[in-house]
Amino acid sequence: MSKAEKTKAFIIEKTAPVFNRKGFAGTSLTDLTDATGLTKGSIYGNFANKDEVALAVFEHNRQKVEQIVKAEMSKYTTVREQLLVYVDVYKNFLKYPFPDGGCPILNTAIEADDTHPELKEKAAAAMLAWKNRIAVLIKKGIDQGEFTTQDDPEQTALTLIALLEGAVMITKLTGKINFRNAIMQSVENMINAL
Amino acid sequence: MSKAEKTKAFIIEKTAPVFNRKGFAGTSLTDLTDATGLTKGSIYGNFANKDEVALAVFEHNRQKVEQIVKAEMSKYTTVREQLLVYVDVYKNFLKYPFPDGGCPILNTAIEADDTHPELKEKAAAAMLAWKNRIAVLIKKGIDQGEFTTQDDPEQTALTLIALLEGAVMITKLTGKINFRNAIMQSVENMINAL
DNA sequence: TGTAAATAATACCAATCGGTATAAATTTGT
DNA sequence: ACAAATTTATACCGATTGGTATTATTTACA
Repeated sequence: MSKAEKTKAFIIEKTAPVFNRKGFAGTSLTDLTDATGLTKGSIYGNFANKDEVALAVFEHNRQKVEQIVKAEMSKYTTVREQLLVYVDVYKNFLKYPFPDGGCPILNTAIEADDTHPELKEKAAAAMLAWKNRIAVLIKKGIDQGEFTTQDDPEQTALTLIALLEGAVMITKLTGKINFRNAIMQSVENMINAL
Repeated sequence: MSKAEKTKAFIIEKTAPVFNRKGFAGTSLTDLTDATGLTKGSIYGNFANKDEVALAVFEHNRQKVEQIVKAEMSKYTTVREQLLVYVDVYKNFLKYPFPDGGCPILNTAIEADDTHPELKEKAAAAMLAWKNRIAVLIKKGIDQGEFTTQDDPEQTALTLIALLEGAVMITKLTGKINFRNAIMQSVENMINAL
C-alpha cells in the first residue's frame, strides 16, 4: 500500500461521517480539510473533485454495513436466524461499527435522487443488490423447507427493506427508541411468519 | 389578503418544489429568484432569511399531503377503507396534487436530522401527529368492532408509516414501479388483517 | 545515498454564497 | 386623488464556494 493509497484511504475514512451526516451539498471542502487536517492541495492531489470523494465515501460506508451483516450472518445456520440479523444490526447499530449518520443508502437515496445522478446510480445499485440478496435467502429457506410461506420472496424482501429504512428514519427524526423497537417487532413477526 | 400576503404565498408555492427536491443546503437564493421571477430584495422583504422560507415551505408541503388524505378519507365510512386511503395516495400520488419531490416529511427528516434543528423539529412534530392520527383511527376500528387485532395500535401505525415512506424511497431511487406495488400490497394485506 | 517522481502545502482564482442598505415603485387608507 | 406606508428592485457587501497553478516537501527506487 503506497503512501498515496494510504492517504486516499485516510481521507475517505475521515470524511465519511461528514458526508453521511451533512450530505453532498451540505459538505464543503473546508469540512474535508477540517476532518482530515490536510490541505485542499493534498485532497485534490488524491481526488479529482468533491464528487470523487463523495462516491468513494459512499462505497466505503456501504461496504461497512455489508461487512457487519455478513460477519453476523456467518454465525448462524438457519435462514430465519440469518434474516433476523438485519433486525439486530439495525436495532442495535451502536453495538457495531455502523456508519456515523445512519444508513448511507437511505441518506444518499433521499438527497441524490433529484440532484446527483452518479450518487443516485450507486445507491440504486446497492439497493438492488440488497433486495436480491434477501430474496435469494428467502428462496433458499423455501427450497430447504424451512419456510412455508406462499408470498413472493421479492415482495417480502422489499417489504423488509422498507421497514428497516423506515424505522431508521422515524427513530432518527423523533429520537424515540421505542418507535424503532415497535417497528422492529413487526419485522421480527414478519420473518417468524415466513 | 394584502399584497404582501399574496406575494408571500406566491413565493412559498413557487419555491416549494425546489426545496423539496434539492433540500435546504442545496437550494440557493438564486434558485429562489429563478423560481419566482422576483429579486432578492423582494424575497427578503417578505421573509427574514432562507430558513424562514424553508420552514414556511415545509409547512405548505405538509398541509398539501394532509389535505389530500383528509379529502380522500371523507369519501369513506369504515376505518379500513380510510386506512387504505394511504395506500392509494402513496401508490398513485401522480393522480393527486402531491408535492413535487416526494414526501416532505421523509425528505426533511433525512436532510435536517443532523444539520437543521428547526426543520427537524417541524418534521418530527408532523411525524408524531401522523402516527397519532393513524393510531386513533385503529383504536376506533377496534372499539367499533370493525377490527379484531390484538396488536398495539401505535405499533401498527408506526409500521404502516415505515412501509409507506420506505416504499417512496425505494421507488424514487430505483425507478421500479413494481417495487412500490409490491410493498403497497404488503401494506394492504396488513390493513386487511387488522 | 542520490535523484527522479510523486505527494502535499501555499497562495491564489473567479464565481457564488447569504444577506443588506438604499432607492424606486406600488399599495393602502383617507 | 393624494400622502404615508409598504413592497419591490438595484447595487452592493464580506465571506465562502469549488477548484488550480505553483512551490515545497517527501517518498520510492536505483
